[in-house]
Amino acid sequence: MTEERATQMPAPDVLQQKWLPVWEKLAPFRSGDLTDVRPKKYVLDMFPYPSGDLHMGHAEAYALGDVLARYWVQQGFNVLHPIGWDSFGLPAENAAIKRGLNPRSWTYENIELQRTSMQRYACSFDWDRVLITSDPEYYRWNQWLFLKMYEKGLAYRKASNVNWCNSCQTVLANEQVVAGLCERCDSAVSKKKLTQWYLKITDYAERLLNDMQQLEGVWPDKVLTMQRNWIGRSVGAEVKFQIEGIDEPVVVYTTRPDTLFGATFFVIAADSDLAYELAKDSAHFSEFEQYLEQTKKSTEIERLSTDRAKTGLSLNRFAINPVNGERLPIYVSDYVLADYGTGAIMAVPAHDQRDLDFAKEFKLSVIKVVETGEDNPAETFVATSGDGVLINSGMLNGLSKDAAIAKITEFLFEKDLGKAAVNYRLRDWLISRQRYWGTPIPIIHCDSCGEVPVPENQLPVELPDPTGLDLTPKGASPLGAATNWVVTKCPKCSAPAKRDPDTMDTFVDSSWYFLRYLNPKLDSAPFDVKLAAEWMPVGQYVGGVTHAILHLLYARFFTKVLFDLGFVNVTEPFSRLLNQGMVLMDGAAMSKSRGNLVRLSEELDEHGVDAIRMSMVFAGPPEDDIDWADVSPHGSKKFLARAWRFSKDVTSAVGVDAKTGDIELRKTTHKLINEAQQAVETYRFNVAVAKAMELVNAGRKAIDTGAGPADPAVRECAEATAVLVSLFAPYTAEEMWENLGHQPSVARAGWLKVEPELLVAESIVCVLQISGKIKSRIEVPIDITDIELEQLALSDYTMKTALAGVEVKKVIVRAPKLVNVVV
RNA sequence: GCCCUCGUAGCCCAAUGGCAGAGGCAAGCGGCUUAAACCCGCUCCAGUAUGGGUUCGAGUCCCAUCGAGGGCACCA
Repeated sequence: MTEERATQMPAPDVLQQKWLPVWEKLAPFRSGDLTDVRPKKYVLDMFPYPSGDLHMGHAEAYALGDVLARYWVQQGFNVLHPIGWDSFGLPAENAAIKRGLNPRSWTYENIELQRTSMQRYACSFDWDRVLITSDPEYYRWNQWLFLKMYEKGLAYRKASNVNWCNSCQTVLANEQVVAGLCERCDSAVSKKKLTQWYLKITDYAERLLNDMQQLEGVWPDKVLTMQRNWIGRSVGAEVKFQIEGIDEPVVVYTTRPDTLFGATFFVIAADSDLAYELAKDSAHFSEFEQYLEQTKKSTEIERLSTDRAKTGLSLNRFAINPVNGERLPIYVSDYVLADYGTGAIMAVPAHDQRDLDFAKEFKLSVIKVVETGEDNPAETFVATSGDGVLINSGMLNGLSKDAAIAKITEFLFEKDLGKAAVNYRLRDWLISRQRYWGTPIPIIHCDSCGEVPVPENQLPVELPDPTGLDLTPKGASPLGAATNWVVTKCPKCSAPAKRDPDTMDTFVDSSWYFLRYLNPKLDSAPFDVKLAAEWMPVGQYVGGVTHAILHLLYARFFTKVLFDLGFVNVTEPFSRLLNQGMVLMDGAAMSKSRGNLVRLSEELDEHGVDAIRMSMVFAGPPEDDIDWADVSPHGSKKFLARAWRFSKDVTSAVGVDAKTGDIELRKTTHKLINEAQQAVETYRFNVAVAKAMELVNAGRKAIDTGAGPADPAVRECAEATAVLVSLFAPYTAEEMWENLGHQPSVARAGWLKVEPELLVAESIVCVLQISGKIKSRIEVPIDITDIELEQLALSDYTMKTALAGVEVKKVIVRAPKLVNVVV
């Protein structure tokens, strides 16, 4: 009984008590030593929201990030692998309101909880670099960067119809509206005309698009596609239309200038300024106002539903088609968007389904100008959008679509009636929020001076104590009620003035945090420009695909702005991106209400950190979702115990020369380590784990029935295994390393240097085929020539018999692996 | 509706166009044990969703169909 115990791996809680203090003391992942000569590599995990303790999703993400971080350390790199907390934002604030607590204390308690869990989970973070975005030392620099953008005209305020979440009582960025619903609370989003702060991301649309070429192949295609869709570049033309009774022409944007002769009416977005101007003096003004009211009230969901009949209102006014002088009746409608293009369109019902739907509703004429060979849209009410021959189009008749676009664009330009134009779906980024728990916008509103930036030396503008403030969402920022805080002096004229009461979208915080990690305590600048030059770009970013658009687009935008400001010398922040999948249970996302929640802490208590980490990594490719029902932590545990016993059974002394060991085992070890290396570098971590299992199997066999426990090759195999295992199971690996007589930590032991000469076998089994069917196998030297191999193959007994009397058409030889005789 | 990805053993998953199995789970048999669990050893299991095509040779490349997942969808 006691004997058995001695050969058992210690229990998980014993391992924790033993190793956590050792790791804290040795800090194997400290990366800030200026004299460190190792080459640098920046591995970054997306930082968490402190909304409670870590859950299964965190466990997977951090296990995967750790494989990469620990791997590169073993390969001799100085790896920067930091962690922090994205601690501002609505979840924290809502939770705080619900529990009647200060968002601050609630947030920081959760941070401590998560920090402890991460340490227990053996995350290889550099704990010297922790940052917390709700610290004034951090958000001060949000404000500083905001002011830099303000100086450049990249931060500005405008009145516009914005997305409004009635439940969160705040505005939302376009990116936070998903299918017409609020990303956070899933309630319907409506429009509200408000004056808000924006960042001019549209100035960077072209660069955000073009620079994706650098990311091709190193970011998941899926993410690149989503970003391209989001930016939504389109090419077309702007066309000037005169409106009867108005001097200034109205410009419309179209991607189909070739169909200009087919325009039969004209539509203006109901909520645009132009619509108001035109309706103002008309007899239809009250109807217009009614329609406008209705438009604004309708939620995004209703507006987007495609099966809804088109609505609108005739203004009884006319636009003149510049190419043929036709009078086009002007309508207002909500199917035209005020903030895309110019908010007005020429309607070509024959070749645009939306226009056709509207024409059908209002009995407007349909003129076909592109003959595509399909049925007439005027009869079928199915618009044709493909290529064809232009008809009914004057000078364009007979041309193809592309030729017509080129010709008409040139014509319009020459006559000063329009020009080629590019448009983007991307809108400017709305960053002001009417909530407390965020970065105050560093602007002071003065009656005589207007918007005045807070002077740099007065930063940070700290959040006031929330005691006594009503944080419940009311549609206006709670900060507005903090009189002592709001009322201040104008920095310019010293007159009484008011602080801007809004706070910033938390995506501002996460748009540059990767730079702050380089020196999170720096108090003279947001980040150290010199360190940025050394460490950037992030070599490996790991996080969920949920941030495919929002966070990654914003971070790319900020990086380009910082590049333009001369603060960084890279234009893209993240050179490689890995999106991990989700952890599911029985095919569905885990949730308490669904009753399929698996608690991380319970799993860790039951199976230990190592078994859980290994299960996460081994379950499948990292991008795939893991179904916890398919995962066997018990299996992982068994393997780890086996690996541990392997290390325990090695009897040779530390430092024996592996070269004197069993050559076959050495070959196996080097081959497997080489394969594991390839697997890790191509994100096939599950395969790398399988290689570790093979190593243990090989080692076990060598000890029991082969070279024996004292053979130096067995030690080499065990040590290489310990290092490989350290990527997935740090505690077990540390024990193995100790069993093998080494000082901690195995984390810095170093990857086995693969000897190329051990990778090449002297002989190999060659497959002999007849017409693609395997007939025989022969063992041949690795360096056999094609000619030699062919002769050998044809003289093989089985082959000879099989080929007797048949005509050989061709012999394919792929030395040394295969010969195929075609008959 | 449009675009992308993926269908391999009972299950999770491997396989530079060249022997379908690396590894694991589950199952079965044997050993250890008073017994059970643990542990150790061995074994079983698919011709790769379907139908065509390219090739000396296809899980891998191409086309179509079916199925699953994801993205986009009044952006003129």
